[in-house]
Amino acid sequence: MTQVRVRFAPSPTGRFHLGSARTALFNWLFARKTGGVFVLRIEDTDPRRNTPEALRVLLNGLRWLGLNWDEGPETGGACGPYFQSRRQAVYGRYLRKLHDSGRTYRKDGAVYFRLEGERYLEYDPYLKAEVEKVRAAPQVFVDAVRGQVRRAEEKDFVLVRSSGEPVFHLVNVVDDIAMGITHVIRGEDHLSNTAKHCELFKALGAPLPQFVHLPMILNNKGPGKMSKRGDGVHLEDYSRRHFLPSALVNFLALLGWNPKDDSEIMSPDRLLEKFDLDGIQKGNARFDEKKLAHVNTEHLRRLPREEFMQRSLSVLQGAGLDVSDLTYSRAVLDLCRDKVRSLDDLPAYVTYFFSDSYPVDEKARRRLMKREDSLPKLQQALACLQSVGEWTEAGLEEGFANLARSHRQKKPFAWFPVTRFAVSGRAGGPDLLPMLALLGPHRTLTRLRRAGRAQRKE
RNA sequence: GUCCCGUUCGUCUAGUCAGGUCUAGGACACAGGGUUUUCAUCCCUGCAACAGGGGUUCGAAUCCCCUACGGGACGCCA
Repeated sequence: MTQVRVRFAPSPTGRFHLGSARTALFNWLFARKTGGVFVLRIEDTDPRRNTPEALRVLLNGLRWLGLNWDEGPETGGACGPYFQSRRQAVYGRYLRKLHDSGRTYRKDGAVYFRLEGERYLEYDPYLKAEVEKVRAAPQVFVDAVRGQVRRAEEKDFVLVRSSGEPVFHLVNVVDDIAMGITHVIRGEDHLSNTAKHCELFKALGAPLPQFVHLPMILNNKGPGKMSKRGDGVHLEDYSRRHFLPSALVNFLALLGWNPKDDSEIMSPDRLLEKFDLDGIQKGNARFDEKKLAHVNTEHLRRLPREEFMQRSLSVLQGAGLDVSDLTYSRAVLDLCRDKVRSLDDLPAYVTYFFSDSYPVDEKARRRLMKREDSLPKLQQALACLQSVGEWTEAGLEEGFANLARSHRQKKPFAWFPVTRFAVSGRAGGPDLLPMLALLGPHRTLTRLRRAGRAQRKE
Protein backbone atom coordinates (compact mmCIF):
# COMPACT_ATOMS: atom_id res chain seq x y z
CA MET A 1 0.00 0.00 0.00
CA THR A 2 1.29 3.44 -0.85
CA GLN A 3 2.06 5.91 1.89
CA VAL A 4 -0.79 8.10 3.06
CA ARG A 5 -0.43 11.75 2.10
CA VAL A 6 -2.95 14.23 3.48
CA ARG A 7 -3.02 17.97 3.36
CA PHE A 8 -4.44 20.84 5.31
CA ALA A 9 -5.09 23.60 2.83
CA PRO A 10 -6.19 26.74 4.60
CA SER A 11 -6.74 30.10 3.09
CA PRO A 12 -5.06 32.78 5.17
CA THR A 13 -7.67 35.20 6.47
CA GLY A 14 -5.96 36.67 9.52
CA ARG A 15 -7.91 34.47 11.91
CA PHE A 16 -7.73 30.77 12.67
CA HIS A 17 -11.26 29.45 12.71
CA LEU A 18 -12.01 26.52 15.03
CA GLY A 19 -13.54 24.58 12.16
CA SER A 20 -10.25 24.86 10.30
CA ALA A 21 -8.40 23.84 13.41
CA ARG A 22 -10.46 20.69 13.64
CA THR A 23 -9.90 19.87 9.97
CA ALA A 24 -6.17 20.35 10.49
CA LEU A 25 -6.30 18.14 13.58
CA PHE A 26 -8.08 15.28 11.79
CA ASN A 27 -5.61 15.40 8.92
CA TRP A 28 -2.72 15.42 11.35
CA LEU A 29 -4.17 12.55 13.40
CA PHE A 30 -4.72 10.47 10.31
CA ALA A 31 -1.23 11.14 8.98
CA ARG A 32 0.45 10.36 12.29
CA LYS A 33 -1.74 7.34 12.88
CA THR A 34 -0.93 5.80 9.49
CA GLY A 35 2.71 6.85 9.33
CA GLY A 36 1.76 9.15 6.48
CA VAL A 37 2.81 12.62 5.45
CA PHE A 38 1.03 15.75 6.62
CA VAL A 39 1.29 18.50 4.02
CA LEU A 40 0.50 22.13 4.74
CA ARG A 41 -0.52 24.00 1.64
CA ILE A 42 -1.46 27.64 1.67
CA GLU A 43 -4.38 28.43 -0.60
CA ASP A 44 -3.67 32.07 -1.16
CA THR A 45 -5.20 32.45 -4.57
CA ASP A 46 -7.31 35.34 -3.40
CA PRO A 47 -4.77 38.16 -3.30
CA ARG A 48 -7.06 40.44 -1.34
CA ARG A 49 -6.95 38.18 1.70
CA ASN A 50 -3.35 37.24 1.50
CA THR A 51 -1.00 38.97 3.94
CA PRO A 52 2.15 37.90 5.80
CA GLU A 53 0.35 38.52 9.09
CA ALA A 54 -2.45 36.17 8.06
CA LEU A 55 0.09 33.46 7.34
CA ARG A 56 1.75 34.00 10.69
CA VAL A 57 -1.57 33.53 12.49
CA LEU A 58 -2.06 30.24 10.69
CA LEU A 59 1.39 28.83 11.38
CA ASN A 60 1.34 29.95 15.00
CA GLY A 61 -2.06 28.42 15.47
CA LEU A 62 -0.88 25.05 14.18
CA ARG A 63 2.23 25.21 16.32
CA TRP A 64 0.21 26.14 19.38
CA LEU A 65 -1.98 23.09 18.84
CA GLY A 66 1.11 20.96 18.34
CA LEU A 67 0.20 19.98 14.78
CA ASN A 68 3.56 19.76 13.07
CA TRP A 69 3.63 19.45 9.32
CA ASP A 70 6.06 17.41 7.25
CA GLU A 71 5.92 19.44 4.09
CA GLY A 72 4.93 23.05 3.65
CA PRO A 73 6.04 26.57 4.51
CA GLU A 74 9.33 26.65 6.45
CA THR A 75 9.82 22.88 6.23
CA GLY A 76 9.84 22.66 2.44
CA GLY A 77 9.46 19.34 0.65
CA ALA A 78 9.63 17.67 -2.73
CA CYS A 79 6.28 18.98 -3.97
CA GLY A 80 6.81 22.69 -3.36
CA PRO A 81 6.30 25.51 -3.51
CA TYR A 82 3.52 25.18 -0.94
CA PHE A 83 1.95 28.53 -1.64
CA GLN A 84 -0.58 28.45 -4.42
CA SER A 85 0.29 31.98 -5.35
CA ARG A 86 3.69 30.63 -6.46
CA ARG A 87 2.50 27.66 -8.44
CA GLN A 88 1.36 29.39 -11.61
CA ALA A 89 3.62 27.22 -13.75
CA VAL A 90 2.06 24.03 -12.41
CA TYR A 91 -1.46 25.26 -13.05
CA GLY A 92 -0.42 26.33 -16.55
CA ARG A 93 0.77 22.80 -17.30
CA TYR A 94 -2.42 21.14 -16.15
CA LEU A 95 -4.54 23.78 -17.83
CA ARG A 96 -2.80 23.02 -21.11
CA LYS A 97 -3.67 19.38 -20.66
CA LEU A 98 -7.33 20.26 -20.25
CA HIS A 99 -7.12 22.61 -23.18
CA ASP A 100 -5.50 19.98 -25.40
CA SER A 101 -8.24 17.51 -24.66
CA GLY A 102 -10.84 20.10 -25.52
CA ARG A 103 -12.20 20.53 -22.01
CA THR A 104 -11.74 24.30 -21.74
CA TYR A 105 -13.03 27.36 -23.53
CA ARG A 106 -12.84 31.08 -23.08
CA LYS A 107 -15.79 33.29 -22.31
CA ASP A 108 -15.77 36.90 -21.12
CA GLY A 109 -12.02 36.64 -20.71
CA ALA A 110 -12.25 33.73 -18.27
CA VAL A 111 -11.39 30.07 -18.87
CA TYR A 112 -14.28 27.65 -18.33
CA PHE A 113 -14.36 23.90 -17.82
CA ARG A 114 -16.55 22.13 -20.37
CA LEU A 115 -18.84 19.41 -19.04
CA GLU A 116 -19.73 16.55 -21.36
CA GLY A 117 -23.37 16.01 -22.22
CA GLU A 118 -26.43 17.37 -23.92
CA ARG A 119 -26.84 21.14 -23.60
CA TYR A 120 -30.00 23.09 -23.04
CA LEU A 121 -31.10 26.53 -21.95
CA GLU A 122 -33.00 26.95 -18.71
CA TYR A 123 -34.05 29.73 -16.39
CA ASP A 124 -32.14 29.36 -13.11
CA PRO A 125 -34.11 30.78 -10.19
CA TYR A 126 -31.01 30.92 -8.03
CA LEU A 127 -28.96 32.89 -10.53
CA LYS A 128 -32.12 34.64 -11.73
CA ALA A 129 -31.06 34.26 -15.33
CA GLU A 130 -31.36 32.03 -18.33
CA VAL A 131 -28.25 29.80 -18.31
CA GLU A 132 -26.82 27.00 -20.37
CA LYS A 133 -27.05 23.68 -18.57
CA VAL A 134 -25.59 20.30 -19.34
CA ARG A 135 -26.96 16.83 -18.79
CA ALA A 136 -23.66 15.45 -17.55
CA ALA A 137 -23.21 11.94 -16.23
CA PRO A 138 -23.41 11.94 -12.44
CA GLN A 139 -20.13 11.68 -10.61
CA VAL A 140 -20.04 8.78 -8.20
CA PHE A 141 -17.52 8.69 -5.39
CA VAL A 142 -17.11 7.00 -2.08
CA ASP A 143 -16.91 9.13 1.00
CA ALA A 144 -15.35 7.36 3.96
CA VAL A 145 -17.94 8.80 6.31
CA ARG A 146 -21.10 8.73 4.21
CA GLY A 147 -20.58 5.92 1.76
CA GLN A 148 -21.38 6.28 -1.90
CA VAL A 149 -22.41 9.75 -3.02
CA ARG A 150 -23.65 10.59 -6.47
CA ARG A 151 -24.13 14.05 -7.85
CA ALA A 152 -24.24 15.55 -11.32
CA GLU A 153 -22.81 18.93 -12.21
CA GLU A 154 -25.10 20.88 -14.47
CA LYS A 155 -23.17 24.01 -15.34
CA ASP A 156 -19.74 24.65 -16.80
CA PHE A 157 -17.58 26.40 -14.26
CA VAL A 158 -14.75 28.88 -14.24
CA LEU A 159 -11.17 27.62 -13.95
CA VAL A 160 -9.29 30.88 -14.50
CA ARG A 161 -10.60 34.35 -13.81
CA SER A 162 -10.40 37.02 -16.45
CA SER A 163 -7.65 38.53 -14.31
CA GLY A 164 -5.60 35.41 -15.00
CA GLU A 165 -5.82 33.98 -11.51
CA PRO A 166 -6.84 30.34 -11.28
CA VAL A 167 -9.78 29.62 -8.98
CA PHE A 168 -10.08 27.33 -5.99
CA HIS A 169 -11.56 24.30 -7.74
CA LEU A 170 -8.75 24.11 -10.26
CA VAL A 171 -5.83 24.71 -7.96
CA ASN A 172 -7.22 22.48 -5.28
CA VAL A 173 -7.51 19.48 -7.59
CA VAL A 174 -4.29 20.16 -9.47
CA ASP A 175 -2.31 20.44 -6.26
CA ASP A 176 -3.88 17.34 -4.81
CA ILE A 177 -2.75 15.50 -7.94
CA ALA A 178 0.67 17.14 -8.10
CA MET A 179 1.31 16.58 -4.41
CA GLY A 180 0.17 12.98 -4.49
CA ILE A 181 -2.60 13.47 -1.95
CA THR A 182 -4.23 10.12 -1.14
CA HIS A 183 -6.94 11.24 1.29
CA VAL A 184 -8.88 14.46 1.14
CA ILE A 185 -10.11 15.19 4.66
CA ARG A 186 -12.15 18.38 4.78
CA GLY A 187 -15.41 19.89 5.96
CA GLU A 188 -18.77 18.78 4.68
CA ASP A 189 -19.29 22.14 3.06
CA HIS A 190 -17.10 20.72 0.30
CA LEU A 191 -19.21 17.63 -0.25
CA SER A 192 -21.23 19.30 -2.98
CA ASN A 193 -18.07 20.61 -4.60
CA THR A 194 -16.70 17.13 -4.82
CA ALA A 195 -18.60 16.29 -8.01
CA LYS A 196 -16.90 19.24 -9.64
CA HIS A 197 -13.56 18.04 -8.38
CA CYS A 198 -14.23 14.52 -9.66
CA GLU A 199 -14.87 15.97 -13.11
CA LEU A 200 -11.44 17.58 -12.99
CA PHE A 201 -9.63 14.53 -11.63
CA LYS A 202 -11.08 12.46 -14.44
CA ALA A 203 -10.48 15.03 -17.15
CA LEU A 204 -6.85 15.14 -16.01
CA GLY A 205 -6.63 11.37 -16.04
CA ALA A 206 -5.87 11.17 -12.34
CA PRO A 207 -7.27 8.61 -9.89
CA LEU A 208 -9.69 9.90 -7.28
CA PRO A 209 -8.34 10.29 -3.77
CA GLN A 210 -10.26 8.87 -0.84
CA PHE A 211 -12.71 11.53 0.32
CA VAL A 212 -13.46 12.07 4.00
CA HIS A 213 -16.01 14.77 4.70
CA LEU A 214 -16.19 15.93 8.29
CA PRO A 215 -19.48 17.10 9.80
CA MET A 216 -19.85 20.82 10.29
CA ILE A 217 -19.46 22.61 13.58
CA LEU A 218 -22.63 24.60 14.14
CA ASN A 219 -23.17 27.76 16.11
CA ASN A 220 -24.03 27.18 19.72
CA LYS A 221 -27.04 29.40 19.34
CA GLY A 222 -28.91 30.21 16.21
CA PRO A 223 -28.84 28.60 12.84
CA GLY A 224 -26.03 27.93 10.45
CA LYS A 225 -22.51 26.67 10.57
CA MET A 226 -20.21 28.30 13.05
CA SER A 227 -20.04 31.85 11.89
CA LYS A 228 -16.92 33.46 10.61
CA ARG A 229 -17.30 36.38 12.94
CA GLY A 230 -18.17 36.74 16.58
CA ASP A 231 -16.60 35.69 19.82
CA GLY A 232 -15.34 32.27 20.62
CA VAL A 233 -14.98 30.96 17.10
CA HIS A 234 -11.29 31.48 16.62
CA LEU A 235 -8.34 29.67 18.06
CA GLU A 236 -6.89 32.95 19.32
CA ASP A 237 -9.94 33.45 21.54
CA TYR A 238 -8.88 30.38 23.47
CA SER A 239 -5.13 30.71 23.46
CA ARG A 240 -5.57 34.23 24.77
CA ARG A 241 -7.65 32.90 27.64
CA HIS A 242 -4.93 30.40 28.48
CA PHE A 243 -6.82 27.28 27.53
CA LEU A 244 -4.45 24.35 27.31
CA PRO A 245 -3.73 23.31 23.74
CA SER A 246 -4.07 19.66 24.67
CA ALA A 247 -7.56 20.41 26.01
CA LEU A 248 -8.63 22.16 22.85
CA VAL A 249 -7.24 19.32 20.76
CA ASN A 250 -9.13 16.83 22.93
CA PHE A 251 -12.36 18.76 22.70
CA LEU A 252 -12.11 19.40 18.98
CA ALA A 253 -11.45 15.73 18.36
CA LEU A 254 -14.63 14.87 20.21
CA LEU A 255 -16.59 17.22 17.99
CA GLY A 256 -17.48 14.85 15.18
CA TRP A 257 -15.50 11.87 16.31
CA ASN A 258 -15.56 9.47 19.22
CA PRO A 259 -13.43 6.56 20.35
CA LYS A 260 -16.40 4.15 20.70
CA ASP A 261 -15.60 3.43 24.31
CA ASP A 262 -16.29 5.92 27.06
CA SER A 263 -12.92 7.66 26.95
CA GLU A 264 -13.29 11.41 27.00
CA ILE A 265 -10.27 13.03 28.56
CA MET A 266 -7.38 12.09 26.31
CA SER A 267 -3.88 13.36 25.79
CA PRO A 268 -2.77 13.88 22.19
CA ASP A 269 -0.89 10.58 22.41
CA ARG A 270 -3.95 8.77 23.65
CA LEU A 271 -6.01 10.39 20.89
CA LEU A 272 -3.53 9.14 18.36
CA GLU A 273 -3.84 5.65 19.75
CA LYS A 274 -7.61 5.69 19.48
CA PHE A 275 -8.17 7.66 16.29
CA ASP A 276 -9.70 6.08 13.25
CA LEU A 277 -11.92 7.15 10.38
CA ASP A 278 -14.72 4.82 11.49
CA GLY A 279 -15.38 6.91 14.55
CA ILE A 280 -16.24 9.99 12.54
CA GLN A 281 -19.77 11.19 13.04
CA LYS A 282 -22.18 11.95 10.19
CA GLY A 283 -24.33 14.54 11.89
CA ASN A 284 -23.25 18.11 12.52
CA ALA A 285 -22.11 19.11 15.98
CA ARG A 286 -22.76 22.13 18.09
CA PHE A 287 -19.96 23.83 19.94
CA ASP A 288 -20.50 23.79 23.70
CA GLU A 289 -18.13 26.01 25.64
CA LYS A 290 -19.16 24.54 29.00
CA LYS A 291 -17.93 21.16 27.93
CA LEU A 292 -14.70 22.69 26.65
CA ALA A 293 -14.21 24.31 30.04
CA HIS A 294 -14.67 20.94 31.70
CA VAL A 295 -12.19 19.24 29.40
CA ASN A 296 -9.77 22.09 30.03
CA THR A 297 -10.06 21.71 33.79
CA GLU A 298 -9.40 18.00 33.52
CA HIS A 299 -6.29 18.64 31.45
CA LEU A 300 -5.14 21.24 33.95
CA ARG A 301 -5.48 18.70 36.76
CA ARG A 302 -3.38 16.21 34.85
CA LEU A 303 -0.58 18.66 34.07
CA PRO A 304 2.77 17.62 35.54
CA ARG A 305 3.73 19.88 38.45
CA GLU A 306 6.60 21.58 36.67
CA GLU A 307 4.54 22.35 33.58
CA PHE A 308 1.78 23.73 35.76
CA MET A 309 4.37 25.97 37.43
CA GLN A 310 5.80 27.27 34.19
CA ARG A 311 2.45 27.99 32.60
CA SER A 312 1.05 29.53 35.78
CA LEU A 313 4.04 31.78 36.36
CA SER A 314 3.79 33.09 32.87
CA VAL A 315 0.06 33.73 33.23
CA LEU A 316 0.56 35.56 36.53
CA GLN A 317 3.35 37.62 35.10
CA GLY A 318 1.15 38.47 32.13
CA ALA A 319 -1.50 39.66 34.59
CA GLY A 320 0.98 42.09 36.11
CA LEU A 321 1.77 40.22 39.31
CA ASP A 322 5.32 40.22 40.61
CA VAL A 323 6.33 36.59 40.75
CA SER A 324 10.06 37.20 40.92
CA ASP A 325 10.34 35.53 44.33
CA LEU A 326 10.16 32.08 42.81
CA THR A 327 10.23 30.10 46.04
CA TYR A 328 7.28 32.07 47.33
CA SER A 329 5.40 32.03 44.02
CA ARG A 330 5.81 28.30 43.67
CA ALA A 331 4.57 27.79 47.20
CA VAL A 332 1.47 29.83 46.35
CA LEU A 333 0.90 27.79 43.22
CA ASP A 334 1.30 24.54 45.09
CA LEU A 335 -1.58 25.62 47.32
CA CYS A 336 -3.77 26.36 44.31
CA ARG A 337 -2.99 23.41 42.16
CA ASP A 338 -5.97 21.04 42.03
CA LYS A 339 -8.17 23.89 43.24
CA VAL A 340 -8.31 26.46 40.51
CA ARG A 341 -10.40 25.53 37.49
CA SER A 342 -8.50 27.29 34.76
CA LEU A 343 -5.33 29.25 34.21
CA ASP A 344 -7.50 32.18 33.23
CA ASP A 345 -9.00 32.21 36.74
CA LEU A 346 -5.60 31.98 38.38
CA PRO A 347 -4.62 35.66 38.68
CA ALA A 348 -7.87 36.61 40.42
CA TYR A 349 -7.49 33.51 42.58
CA VAL A 350 -4.11 34.53 43.97
CA THR A 351 -3.78 38.30 43.67
CA TYR A 352 -3.94 38.83 47.43
CA PHE A 353 -0.78 36.75 47.80
CA PHE A 354 1.13 39.24 45.73
CA SER A 355 -0.41 42.60 46.41
CA ASP A 356 -2.28 44.50 49.11
CA SER A 357 -4.66 45.94 46.57
CA TYR A 358 -6.66 42.91 45.65
CA PRO A 359 -10.26 42.83 44.47
CA VAL A 360 -12.97 42.16 47.03
CA ASP A 361 -15.86 39.83 46.37
CA GLU A 362 -18.86 41.98 47.31
CA LYS A 363 -21.24 39.06 47.33
CA ALA A 364 -19.03 37.30 49.85
CA ARG A 365 -18.81 40.47 51.93
CA ARG A 366 -22.58 40.76 52.13
CA ARG A 367 -22.90 37.14 53.10
CA LEU A 368 -20.09 37.02 55.67
CA MET A 369 -19.77 40.47 57.16
CA LYS A 370 -23.43 41.37 57.57
CA ARG A 371 -23.77 38.94 60.43
CA GLU A 372 -24.00 40.26 63.97
CA ASP A 373 -21.10 38.22 65.21
CA SER A 374 -18.70 39.01 62.39
CA LEU A 375 -16.95 41.84 64.21
CA PRO A 376 -16.40 39.94 67.47
CA LYS A 377 -15.25 36.91 65.46
CA LEU A 378 -12.80 39.11 63.64
CA GLN A 379 -11.48 40.61 66.85
CA GLN A 380 -11.17 37.24 68.49
CA ALA A 381 -9.30 35.85 65.49
CA LEU A 382 -6.99 38.85 65.53
CA ALA A 383 -6.26 38.50 69.22
CA CYS A 384 -5.65 34.82 68.82
CA LEU A 385 -3.30 35.22 65.87
CA GLN A 386 -1.40 38.05 67.53
CA SER A 387 -0.34 35.68 70.23
CA VAL A 388 0.65 32.82 67.98
CA GLY A 389 4.13 31.81 68.97
CA GLU A 390 5.48 30.26 65.85
CA TRP A 391 3.99 31.40 62.54
CA THR A 392 3.74 27.99 60.94
CA GLU A 393 0.84 25.82 59.98
CA ALA A 394 1.27 23.87 63.22
CA GLY A 395 1.57 27.04 65.29
CA LEU A 396 -1.54 28.51 63.69
CA GLU A 397 -3.42 25.31 64.26
CA GLU A 398 -2.54 25.40 67.93
CA GLY A 399 -3.55 29.06 68.21
CA PHE A 400 -6.95 28.40 66.65
CA ALA A 401 -7.39 25.34 68.84
CA ASN A 402 -6.90 27.50 71.92
CA LEU A 403 -9.37 30.02 70.59
CA ALA A 404 -11.95 27.29 70.10
CA ARG A 405 -11.35 25.87 73.53
CA SER A 406 -11.76 29.25 75.24
CA HIS A 407 -15.19 29.51 73.61
CA ARG A 408 -15.98 25.91 74.47
CA GLN A 409 -16.01 24.90 70.82
CA LYS A 410 -14.57 21.64 69.61
CA LYS A 411 -13.21 23.11 66.40
CA PRO A 412 -12.27 26.67 65.43
CA PHE A 413 -14.17 26.52 62.18
CA ALA A 414 -16.56 29.29 63.17
CA TRP A 415 -13.71 31.80 62.84
CA PHE A 416 -12.44 30.56 59.50
CA PRO A 417 -14.78 32.20 56.98
CA VAL A 418 -14.39 35.75 58.34
CA THR A 419 -10.66 35.32 58.71
CA ARG A 420 -10.36 34.10 55.15
CA PHE A 421 -12.43 36.93 53.83
CA ALA A 422 -10.54 39.51 55.85
CA VAL A 423 -7.16 38.50 54.49
CA SER A 424 -8.13 37.60 50.91
CA GLY A 425 -11.36 39.39 50.02
CA ARG A 426 -12.72 36.07 48.84
CA ALA A 427 -15.06 33.41 50.15
CA GLY A 428 -13.04 30.52 48.83
CA GLY A 429 -9.47 29.60 48.23
CA PRO A 430 -6.71 27.27 49.37
CA ASP A 431 -6.79 25.59 52.77
CA LEU A 432 -6.84 28.38 55.36
CA LEU A 433 -3.97 27.44 57.67
CA PRO A 434 -1.28 26.91 55.04
CA MET A 435 -2.58 30.00 53.31
CA LEU A 436 -2.09 32.14 56.45
CA ALA A 437 1.26 30.53 57.08
CA LEU A 438 2.42 31.53 53.63
CA LEU A 439 0.94 35.01 53.83
CA GLY A 440 2.95 35.65 56.98
CA PRO A 441 2.08 37.38 60.26
CA HIS A 442 2.53 40.92 59.04
CA ARG A 443 0.08 40.81 56.14
CA THR A 444 -2.36 38.60 57.99
CA LEU A 445 -2.57 40.81 61.06
CA THR A 446 -2.59 44.06 59.10
CA ARG A 447 -5.46 42.85 56.97
CA LEU A 448 -7.39 41.56 59.96
CA ARG A 449 -7.06 44.95 61.67
CA ARG A 450 -8.08 46.75 58.54
CA ALA A 451 -11.13 44.52 58.19
CA GLY A 452 -12.03 45.16 61.80
CA ARG A 453 -11.90 48.92 61.32
CA ALA A 454 -14.01 48.70 58.18
CA GLN A 455 -16.49 46.56 60.02
CA ARG A 456 -16.82 48.97 62.96
CA LYS A 457 -17.71 51.79 60.60
CA GLU A 458 -20.77 49.97 59.28
C1' G B 1 -35.86 26.94 -6.57
C1' U B 2 -32.52 22.55 -7.81
C1' C B 3 -29.13 19.08 -6.05
C1' C B 4 -26.20 16.72 -2.00
C1' C B 5 -25.79 15.29 3.18
C1' G B 6 -27.88 14.55 7.79
C1' U B 7 -31.65 13.70 12.24
C1' U B 8 -30.79 9.23 19.63
C1' C B 9 -31.45 13.32 26.34
C1' G B 10 -30.69 21.01 26.36
C1' U B 11 -25.30 19.75 24.35
C1' C B 12 -21.28 16.00 22.78
C1' U B 13 -22.27 11.06 21.86
C1' A B 14 -22.65 4.90 22.48
C1' G B 15 -25.87 1.57 20.14
C1' U B 16 -27.32 1.49 13.39
C1' C B 17 -23.21 -1.44 8.71
C1' A B 18 -23.88 -7.73 10.88
C1' G B 19 -32.60 -6.45 13.78
C1' G B 20 -33.66 -9.48 19.71
C1' U B 21 -28.82 -8.94 25.38
C1' C B 22 -31.84 -1.23 24.79
C1' U B 23 -37.36 -1.00 30.68
C1' A B 24 -31.62 3.11 25.07
C1' G B 25 -25.45 3.51 28.04
C1' G B 26 -21.64 7.43 29.13
C1' A B 27 -20.12 12.64 29.53
C1' C B 28 -21.20 18.05 30.02
C1' A B 29 -24.92 21.18 31.84
C1' C B 30 -28.91 21.60 35.31
C1' A B 31 -31.59 20.25 40.15
C1' G B 32 -31.43 17.93 44.99
C1' G B 33 -28.54 15.44 48.86
C1' G B 34 -23.83 13.87 51.36
C1' U B 35 -18.41 14.76 52.48
C1' U B 36 -15.32 19.33 53.14
C1' U B 37 -13.05 25.19 57.73
C1' U B 38 -14.17 27.93 52.69
C1' C B 39 -13.82 27.06 47.60
C1' A B 40 -12.80 23.12 44.46
C1' U B 41 -12.71 17.93 44.37
C1' C B 42 -15.27 13.53 45.45
C1' C B 43 -19.80 10.49 46.18
C1' C B 44 -25.12 9.60 45.65
C1' U B 45 -29.85 10.74 43.46
C1' G B 46 -32.82 13.04 39.93
C1' C B 47 -34.04 15.36 35.15
C1' A B 48 -33.91 14.07 30.08
C1' A B 49 -33.80 11.31 23.72
C1' C B 50 -34.65 6.92 19.26
C1' A B 51 -38.16 13.76 14.47
C1' G B 52 -43.27 11.96 12.50
C1' G B 53 -45.91 8.43 9.57
C1' G B 54 -46.15 4.02 6.82
C1' G B 55 -44.05 -0.68 5.62
C1' U B 56 -40.83 -5.47 6.10
C1' U B 57 -40.40 -8.90 10.34
C1' C B 58 -42.29 -13.31 15.48
C1' G B 59 -39.40 -8.91 16.81
C1' A B 60 -37.04 -2.28 14.43
C1' A B 61 -33.32 3.09 17.50
C1' U B 62 -31.25 -0.51 13.97
C1' C B 63 -33.74 -2.44 7.18
C1' C B 64 -37.11 0.13 3.15
C1' C B 65 -40.37 4.28 1.62
C1' C B 66 -42.66 9.03 2.43
C1' U B 67 -43.03 13.60 5.13
C1' A B 68 -41.01 17.19 8.30
C1' C B 69 -36.94 19.63 10.10
C1' G B 70 -31.65 20.91 10.06
C1' G B 71 -27.07 21.69 7.35
C1' G B 72 -24.42 22.40 2.80
C1' A B 73 -23.61 23.55 -2.37
C1' C B 74 -25.25 25.95 -6.68
C1' G B 75 -19.56 32.70 -7.29
C1' C B 76 -14.52 35.25 -12.24
C1' C B 77 -14.77 33.40 -2.62
C1' A B 78 -11.99 29.48 -0.53
